[in-house]
Amino acid sequence: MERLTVSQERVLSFIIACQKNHGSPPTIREIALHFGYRSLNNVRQHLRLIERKGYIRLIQGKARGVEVVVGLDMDSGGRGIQVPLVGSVPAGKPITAIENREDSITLDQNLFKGPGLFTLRVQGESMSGIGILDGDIAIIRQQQAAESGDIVVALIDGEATLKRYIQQNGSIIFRAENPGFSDITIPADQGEVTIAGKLIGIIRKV
Amino acid sequence: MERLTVSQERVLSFIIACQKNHGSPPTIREIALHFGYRSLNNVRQHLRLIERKGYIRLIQGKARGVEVVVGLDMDSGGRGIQVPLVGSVPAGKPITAIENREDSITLDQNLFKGPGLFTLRVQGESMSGIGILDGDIAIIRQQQAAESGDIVVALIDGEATLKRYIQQNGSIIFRAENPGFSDITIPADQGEVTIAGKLIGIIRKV
DNA sequence: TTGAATACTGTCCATTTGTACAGTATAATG
DNA sequence: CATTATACTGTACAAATGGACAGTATTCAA
Repeated sequence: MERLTVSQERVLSFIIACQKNHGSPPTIREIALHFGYRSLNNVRQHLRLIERKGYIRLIQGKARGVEVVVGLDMDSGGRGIQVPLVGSVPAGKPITAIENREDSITLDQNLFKGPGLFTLRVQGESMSGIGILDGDIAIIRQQQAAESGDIVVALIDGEATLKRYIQQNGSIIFRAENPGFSDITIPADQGEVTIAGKLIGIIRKV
Repeated sequence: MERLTVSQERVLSFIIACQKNHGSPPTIREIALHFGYRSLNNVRQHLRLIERKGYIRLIQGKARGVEVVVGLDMDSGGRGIQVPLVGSVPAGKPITAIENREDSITLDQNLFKGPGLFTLRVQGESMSGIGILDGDIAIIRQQQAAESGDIVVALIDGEATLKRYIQQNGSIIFRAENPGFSDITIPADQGEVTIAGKLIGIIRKV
């Protein structure tokens, strides 16, 4: 994991201290006040960089919308990483802005390394051909681009679906791994293809 | 301490759950949304009463300004549970005594509750018909008995295999969920059937 | 019956808070 | 030297949020 700068580390440890002491992370203004920063954007910049390095997750538009993903002291007992379980993925918005987070799930961080992980409950049997069943929890790494053959979370008609992503002479095909479902083909000229992330694992409770 | 009403207790436990899952308490609107209340004032009323009974403290004017003073039961453990990943399952010995543990894996303890959990790497395609593939990590709860229909880790000829356990007029059938594999039938009189545990989940890394 | 406590709906407003935009400064790097 | 990443200042705005006011309904006990 990429290392934090001194300033960034100070900010992160203040966030962690706030959570310990008050049960909730600080606002941007509270951080600025604590360090004597006169600019909010300075704090935002720090938060963005800390997020990009995978230590925290920013939730767009929410008050105190920062979740600490990885503490400073590392291992700290659990070898687990907490990732959000989202109910659905609305189009357009980045994953970090998803409102309807139901819960969070602990993953083994040796198995699934961050940042940008989230989980999604699989609906339907469209991927049953490769052993992904209705009700499974899909583990997704957030990314916009994908390679042909990847299983991705695609936003089609504003709805999030798990499909195999295939590039074929310019067109893009979203293929369900189930004979009962047909391909969704996006012609080469038609631009709008949104990918929310790539499947990197699943969890099933039987 | 004065007791909470049913509605108040529901609200408080939601607040605690939010703090556990997201690291910050919910806003009034998030509480209202979660319970389907159409009035914010209703939630505020609840919060005021919960505060007056001493369970929480409200910080005026601050977003997510609620501190939980006293939890409902506060198990407060880490949300991860570590369970061994065993390479093979020798007959006779209890799982806790297994020598050849390769590694340990962190599970979400909300999803998979102990005790007696261990994990096993699935070898072969014998259960691919129900979405359990070669290389998957099977999550097993240690138990000797099983009900007909359970997926179990059975010790057959000293080898651990994942099979569906079926009781049929006295006989026991271990069935692979794959047309290419045939049943293993243990006649009624032949006693020696050892079950190491029951499948309660899987994890796959793609 | 009366009254108090609880459980709600609905609307409006002021504050808190996140976010965007427009900059400056410094250090490291090629 | 130009470029990039980081570390800041300062202003403005829209959304999120808490808080107040005005009600209604139900339960429960006096």
